Amino acid sequence: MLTAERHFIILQVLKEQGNATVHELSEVTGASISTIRRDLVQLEEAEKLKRVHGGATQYRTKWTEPSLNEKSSQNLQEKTSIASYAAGLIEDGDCIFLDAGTTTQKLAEHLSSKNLIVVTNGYQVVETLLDKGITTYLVGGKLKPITGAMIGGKALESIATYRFDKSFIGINGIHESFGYTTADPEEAIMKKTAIDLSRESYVIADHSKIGETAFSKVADLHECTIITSHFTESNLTKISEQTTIEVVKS
Amino acid sequence: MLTAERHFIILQVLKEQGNATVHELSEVTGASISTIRRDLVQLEEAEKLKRVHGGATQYRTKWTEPSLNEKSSQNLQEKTSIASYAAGLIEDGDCIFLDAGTTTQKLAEHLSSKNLIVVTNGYQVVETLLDKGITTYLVGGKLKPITGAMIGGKALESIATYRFDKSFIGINGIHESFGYTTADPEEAIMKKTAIDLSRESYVIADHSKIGETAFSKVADLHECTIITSHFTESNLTKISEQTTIEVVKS
DNA sequence: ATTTTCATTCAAATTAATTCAAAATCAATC
DNA sequence: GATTGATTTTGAATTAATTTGAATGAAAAT
Repeated sequence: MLTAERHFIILQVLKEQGNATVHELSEVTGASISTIRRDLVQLEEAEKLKRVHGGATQYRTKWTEPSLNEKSSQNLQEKTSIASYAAGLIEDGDCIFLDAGTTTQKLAEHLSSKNLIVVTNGYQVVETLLDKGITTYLVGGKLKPITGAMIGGKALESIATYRFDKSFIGINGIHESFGYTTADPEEAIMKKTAIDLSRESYVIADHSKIGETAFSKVADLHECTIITSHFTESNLTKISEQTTIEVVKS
Repeated sequence: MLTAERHFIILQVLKEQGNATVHELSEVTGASISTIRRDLVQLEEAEKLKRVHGGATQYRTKWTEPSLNEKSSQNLQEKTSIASYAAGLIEDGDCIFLDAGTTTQKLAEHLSSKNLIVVTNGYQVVETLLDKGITTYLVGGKLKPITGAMIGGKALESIATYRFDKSFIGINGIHESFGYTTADPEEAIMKKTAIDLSRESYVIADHSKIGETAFSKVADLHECTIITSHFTESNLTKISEQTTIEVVKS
């Protein structure tokens, strides 16, 4: 077996399981313990994985690291099913906008590599998209430190040069009278611009955002279709008078 | 069997499997081991495949990706010391451009969080910069899958809206008469544009790039200062007639 | 304290580069 | 069309380099 082949298998296993013991890898590849160790040394030098006592783990970046909130498996499953549903709306040949954020990152993972053009303002989703071989454009501009979203005047100029078939927007609050809201005013403008540039716009948000409001108004309810999971009847009726809601069962 | 025919079969096998051993290829083609080796040497020179110990792999795919082991630890250390030196050139209040690439990524790691504005076209360096709390702007545009660099018309428009005090460019070849060269024409234009927009430009490259040439011309030698590590006298004299060279001891 | 894992070393095995003679291909002439 | 000599290609043999797996004692985990 070629060295490159072993390295590939090792990384493959890590991608699937997140970690692996030296013995596991030895069995999977058929190579000896010594050889696996040498491979791990090389791959660590190339910064492809992190070596730990007994084996190796994935090199986790800040963005791939699941936050405490995400780790709550209920919330995660909810996001995943919402993302999966949203991905189903995308058709071959579409040109779509993907907002920055964890929910949209999940959506990126569910995209099949169709004939697709994706424009995004969140650099975290980029890696996922490139892995899938999807044509990706990144909006330029100033980077907001915490979320890694592109904001500011340059970003607005940059996004204005595109037109989208569909846009998928993450949001912090959905309220019957205050509409869609988010924390950062600069992000809000970006989201609003993306919505205006789109033929169809979808807001994706888990049920906890329903009825909430945040600091900055993004748009009125009727401007987007809401994709969310199970929520209470009382909320549903008031909001559904103003726009379409797609409820995903999680 | 014709040589061209063997070459075709070899590439065919690689396309199907991603990699192949010398013995495999010998069996498939019916040629001797020696002949296959000679074929592989030729095909590697033509950049049709990548030779590895025991056989060969495809150039682009994920097989070769882990074998970024071209970046052996020695090379890595060299890059680190070059990056460290380059970081020392940056002054408080500077507005700098950081090219995409592994060397510039190392440079990002060595930046101290001064009062600094960084513009980059490589999305991999972004995370490092944000971690350090450095104000970061990302050039917009189409993402090149393999390197993760921003390229294309949008990227050029985007970068043209900035002006830099200093730019740091990664390069594949530095040659006394062909100047600075890199593999991808679209990346070459980006690099050239960044150089033109800068008050001072620095090319950072380890010694292996000296005397080499790649497909696309970026700029003439005199347009940038070269930052590199130890290299032979003969190369030094011819190139140093045309531009400044900063030699870093690794 | 015991077991597991790690780094280092070393010999065996595999693979690569080099050299050389035979075979094949080619060119020009008879 | 065959013959000869030059050139190229090929396969085998030799030597050099690399990779591999096991063995050892040190370090770490239980």
